[in-house]
Amino acid sequence: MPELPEVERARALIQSRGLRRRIVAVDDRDGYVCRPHGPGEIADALVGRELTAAHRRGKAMWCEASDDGPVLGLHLGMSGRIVIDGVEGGDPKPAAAGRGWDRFTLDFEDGGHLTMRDPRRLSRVRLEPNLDRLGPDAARIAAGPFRERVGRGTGPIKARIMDQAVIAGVGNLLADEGLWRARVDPRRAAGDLARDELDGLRRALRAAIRDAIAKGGVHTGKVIPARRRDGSCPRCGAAMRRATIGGRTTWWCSAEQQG
DNA sequence: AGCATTGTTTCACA
DNA sequence: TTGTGAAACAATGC
Repeated sequence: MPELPEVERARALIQSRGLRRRIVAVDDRDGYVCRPHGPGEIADALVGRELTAAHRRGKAMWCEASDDGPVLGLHLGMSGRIVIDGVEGGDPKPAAAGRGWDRFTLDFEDGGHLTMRDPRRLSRVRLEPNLDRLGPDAARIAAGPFRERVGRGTGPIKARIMDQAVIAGVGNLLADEGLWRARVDPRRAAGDLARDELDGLRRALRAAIRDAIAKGGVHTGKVIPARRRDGSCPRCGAAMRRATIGGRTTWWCSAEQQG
């Protein structure tokens, strides 16, 4: 269930358990997850090397490796998780294993493994991933750049913060959570938000991200359980409203988030 | 059976 | 240029 917090947990897992282990074999046979690389191409680039660092911007992750070869890009997509030696990153709920959901695997010399486990196969593994179209990370962007990038345009604010080229890392659930915390109507035009509203939204998003990383993922958010029919606002009890905004199902408080 | 789904990319179109 | 909506991708769960 990867948005920025899950990806950060996966990155931390790789950093703590996946580095400095010699890669002796690579299973890159899933041509969809590894596209456009051909079978064996990623293996040839990685065998004999060791991962030396794990980085993240938004929902994109990449690993440096020893001996000056290409960088390994990992994107969890809609349902991907990183598993190392049976330990999962990203989500506290253990994924059902051993159902043929392991789409990409590094075998280490010490007998351990790093695996991309993904039921739906929308995750991606790439050499030298292109990150040019990714905006600043949503967890790290400063107030000034946030106001400048987010507070413009005629489209709805929710679509704006989910645009990975504007800021990187906010997905559908995190967007609803942040807008709810900031008491901002998701339908409002991004360019209409006042300076203090933009500052408040930035703080709300950062707090939501921080909490989600600590608790285990975006689904631990305060308003997430209210995103259902007959749901009510956890703060004021008013009915939650639902609509499609920015192409995604959106829920917000009918009383606190309007105008 | 039918609908929805946490992500990304592409395309037609206004 | 900016934005929108839909479709496609693959597969699962309710």
